[in-house]
Amino acid sequence: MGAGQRRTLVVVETRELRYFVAVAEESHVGRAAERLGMAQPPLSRAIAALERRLGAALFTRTPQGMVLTGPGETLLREGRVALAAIEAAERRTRRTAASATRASVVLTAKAGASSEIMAKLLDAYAAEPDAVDVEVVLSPPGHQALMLRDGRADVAILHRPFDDTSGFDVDELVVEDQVLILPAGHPASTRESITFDEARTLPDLPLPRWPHLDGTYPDGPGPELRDLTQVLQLVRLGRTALVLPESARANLRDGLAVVPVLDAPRVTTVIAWPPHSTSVGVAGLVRAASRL
Amino acid sequence: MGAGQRRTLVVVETRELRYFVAVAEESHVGRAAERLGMAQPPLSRAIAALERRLGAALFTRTPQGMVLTGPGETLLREGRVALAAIEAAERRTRRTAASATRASVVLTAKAGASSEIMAKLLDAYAAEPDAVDVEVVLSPPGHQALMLRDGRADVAILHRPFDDTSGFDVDELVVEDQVLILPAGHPASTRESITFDEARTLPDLPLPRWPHLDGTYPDGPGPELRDLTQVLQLVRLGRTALVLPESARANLRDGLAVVPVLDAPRVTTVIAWPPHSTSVGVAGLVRAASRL
DNA sequence: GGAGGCCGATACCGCGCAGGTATGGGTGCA
DNA sequence: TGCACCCATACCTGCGCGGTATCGGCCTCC
Repeated sequence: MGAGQRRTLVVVETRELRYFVAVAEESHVGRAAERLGMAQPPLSRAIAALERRLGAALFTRTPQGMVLTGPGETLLREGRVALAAIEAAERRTRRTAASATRASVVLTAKAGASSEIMAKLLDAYAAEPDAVDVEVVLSPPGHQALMLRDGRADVAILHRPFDDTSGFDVDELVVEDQVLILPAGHPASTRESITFDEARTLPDLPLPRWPHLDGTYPDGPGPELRDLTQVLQLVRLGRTALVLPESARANLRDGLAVVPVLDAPRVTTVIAWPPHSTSVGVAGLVRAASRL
Repeated sequence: MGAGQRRTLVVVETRELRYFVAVAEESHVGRAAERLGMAQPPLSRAIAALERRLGAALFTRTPQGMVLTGPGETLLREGRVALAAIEAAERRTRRTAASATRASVVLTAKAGASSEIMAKLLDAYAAEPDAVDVEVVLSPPGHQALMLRDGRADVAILHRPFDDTSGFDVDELVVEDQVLILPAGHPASTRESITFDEARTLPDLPLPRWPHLDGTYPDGPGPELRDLTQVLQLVRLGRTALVLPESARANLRDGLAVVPVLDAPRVTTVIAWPPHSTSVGVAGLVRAASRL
């Protein structure tokens, strides 16, 4: 008896997990099979086998397709985490192998945000004697945490409460209030402060729509938010208004007014990294960040 | 183009990961094969295939066996996390299926510690109107976090800095100083306080040895710590001394003296649970804990 | 009410690959 | 130098994954 007598048997292969997630996301075996580049029958069988092995019905079959059961919901949520973990393991292994030649670290941040912080951080870190190359990857809002989870990035600049930092080690960098940015001449632009509800219901100034994680946009009146400077231009034109962390003030030009939003959640900018990271680059960046 | 065009291909199957971990832990293909219940050649081939697919040498072959390379270390660390995640996904799926009949929640804690807290917590939770059954699993020191990671438990009572809480959501319950517990008549028993170094080097009072995670014990002079009351008996007999959180005072009987240890790390008792848990039982326990 | 369309499930088949046995090649040690 | 102990290679076999063809249930729409 060494150290491995207990064995509740990990029987699920990653291939099966991928199949399951695909079917769950499509709610449709045929479409899922197409997405996976395979035929429908083997996929049906694989799902059935998985259900048999887990001893749980993962889907209820309806004439319209497959709908998740309770256990299915659980497996979808946990299975995505597990798949991301495997993906991360692969990627980090490959990167460790590659970095044998030249160490480097991948930092991800939201495009066009926190540029102040980023510049200071990168400068501070670059000044360290044993600094490695930092590859900065700007990605669409909300994708930073995902990239950290699946190993595409080693460190990330995240913003609570918008980003989900659970499962990461974090250091807080800045805490900010949020402000409403609106056209200079607007009636509300002279107010001392405003509530979020008021800001959201300003006549003729619908807030822009932020994209979902998959790149689609919710329905609504406001413009689709793609590029921050473009949207600021729209604000100047009196077409929309914007709620942003107050550090955004630094980048504003004329034609815009700023009003503090009293009840908006405070935004905390954090630097986040996967627990147990052994990268010297990550450690150095975090150290540099904590000295900012 | 829906939401799944990028695909850096998750190619590693859990079977391969299990194989790799086994070989890495044994540093020996033959022994690993035995442990896995298979022959040596297929295992050799599987490892080679994995290395080829990852494009990285995971081991260097020596006449004495297999030793991990840098990328191998990475894959071992990350792979263990990934395997635990898959195991957790399976177990929680099975449990969700089972709990369709009667909801329950598994709470794990260190045997014989925090009993005060535990009792209060369970009482407080049981008093709630929609409380579900709580299955309490006492496990050896250090195993609580593992059980939480691989899904054997839904909530855990952990102790920082001893337990690794990274990756979990936590609520702090108590912060305590630590005290030295020694025989009543001992010369040091009348001191106002003591340092950890002094406590560790008391003549004729070697501190007990705590088991590793695999159940083995480090070499050294002190007794092997198995059962707390047994060790306390040894303390009474003047054979050992013990550093414990001060809440342990409540359980002490005669024949023992207590001296505060000045520079020992403060112990924080926390309740921890996996992020994104959807269990109503977990939510209830956490709520109850925060009201203690 | 029956025909057709759209589901997923089943039947059947072939091939690839995981896993087995036997053996080779390299290294350290008596 | 021979042996013991590693891991790798060669070769074979059987299982299971994935393919095509088809079935059975349900809804829709003439």
